[in-house]
Amino acid sequence: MTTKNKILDAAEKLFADKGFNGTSLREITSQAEVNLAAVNYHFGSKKELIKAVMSRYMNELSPRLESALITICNEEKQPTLVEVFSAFVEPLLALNQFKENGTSNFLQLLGRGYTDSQGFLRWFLTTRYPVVIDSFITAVHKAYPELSTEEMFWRLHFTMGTIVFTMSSSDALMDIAKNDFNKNIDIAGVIKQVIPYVAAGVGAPIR
Amino acid sequence: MTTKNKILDAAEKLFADKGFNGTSLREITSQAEVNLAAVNYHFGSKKELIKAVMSRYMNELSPRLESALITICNEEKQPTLVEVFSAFVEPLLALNQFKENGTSNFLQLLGRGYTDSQGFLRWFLTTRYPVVIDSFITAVHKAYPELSTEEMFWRLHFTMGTIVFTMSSSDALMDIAKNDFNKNIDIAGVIKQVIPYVAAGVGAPIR
DNA sequence: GTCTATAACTAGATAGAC
DNA sequence: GTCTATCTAGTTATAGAC
Repeated sequence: MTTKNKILDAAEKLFADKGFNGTSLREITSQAEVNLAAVNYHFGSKKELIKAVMSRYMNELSPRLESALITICNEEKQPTLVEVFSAFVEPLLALNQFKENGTSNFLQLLGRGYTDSQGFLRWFLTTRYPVVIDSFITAVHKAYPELSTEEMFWRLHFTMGTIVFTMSSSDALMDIAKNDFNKNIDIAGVIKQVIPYVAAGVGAPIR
Repeated sequence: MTTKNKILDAAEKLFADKGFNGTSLREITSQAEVNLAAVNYHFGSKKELIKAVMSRYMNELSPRLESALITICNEEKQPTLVEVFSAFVEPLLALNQFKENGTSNFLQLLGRGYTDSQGFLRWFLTTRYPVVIDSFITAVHKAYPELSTEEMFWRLHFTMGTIVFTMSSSDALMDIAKNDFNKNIDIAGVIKQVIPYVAAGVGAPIR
């Protein structure tokens, strides 16, 4: 367990819980039980630490996700939208083997990245991992060819919002589900709930 | 134009753009061209200022929204989900007469309230304006009675996410729509795009 | 590589003159 | 009600000893 990894692990959890702006380097280093100066020694700045936390997950996720989406694009038969969105499930859940609570942490971080930090993380991710996005769009087009590029643009952004918002408040939602419905739902359960929703949304009839 | 209102107007725009955490009282008071101490004199604290900004909009919105939803609940015929969600359109757009860019600002603030501020704003809004939420749930239940309370809970949160995320990034989305599709879409246009999406999502078949 | 100490700065809040 | 000046506590980042 190197200092660098101790910092990454502590930062990841704190960022997911309280956002990037809401988490100080002091909290991170005291949680990680390392010296305050270690962050700047190993990463240079807080911004670079944020990128490092996200990259660790993206490098794990993106090959699996790309391959799942490209498989769908290359199949002969037309996929359903539910099948396209289901392609995300296995790669996302694989993050739990990579790291405890990996799926949940990653999706929460993604949500933070879209609302904190005035979009710098969004820019970082879309320019650094474009193949994931392109193959996803191709897969959706194959499932619903009548959808124009413009309609698809809107609906995919709506979908991103659904996912990202749900995940950044997933702890609260799971608590409520436990209290109100006496259901112990985990992150996999939330993902399974959201797929029919976004698939129906993207597949809504064109006005 | 009182000092209090100058502060509210400046705070509203800055909070919407950069989040509650990301905006300092110094930025607000210099934007409003009032003294730094004025915020604490008039509102007591930053937290109270945030509440005041949100309340100004909620007090304008909630009577119209309640009445539109209650009308749907009292009608004899079964409404469609598109009709239920369309009940939000007129009250939301009326915020533009109340204040320039009112609709857009309010929805962006709502988005911030769900991700910044560790949920204190969510608690504030749900406890302070429960009738809106109750009548909305009743209307959705009338449109889709087969949906269990639990399924509805999830799908309404997904919907909240769709709206809130879309609106907090609506400036960026409208820019992209203009560049890529040469369409000048405004906030009313975005709302009209999102309604079929969320209606289809909430109305998705039960697994 | 890791530590202490501290620089340089920003935050929200307040006391007290006017 | 409005101002200046200031307090206290927090932030990121760095210099320099070990």
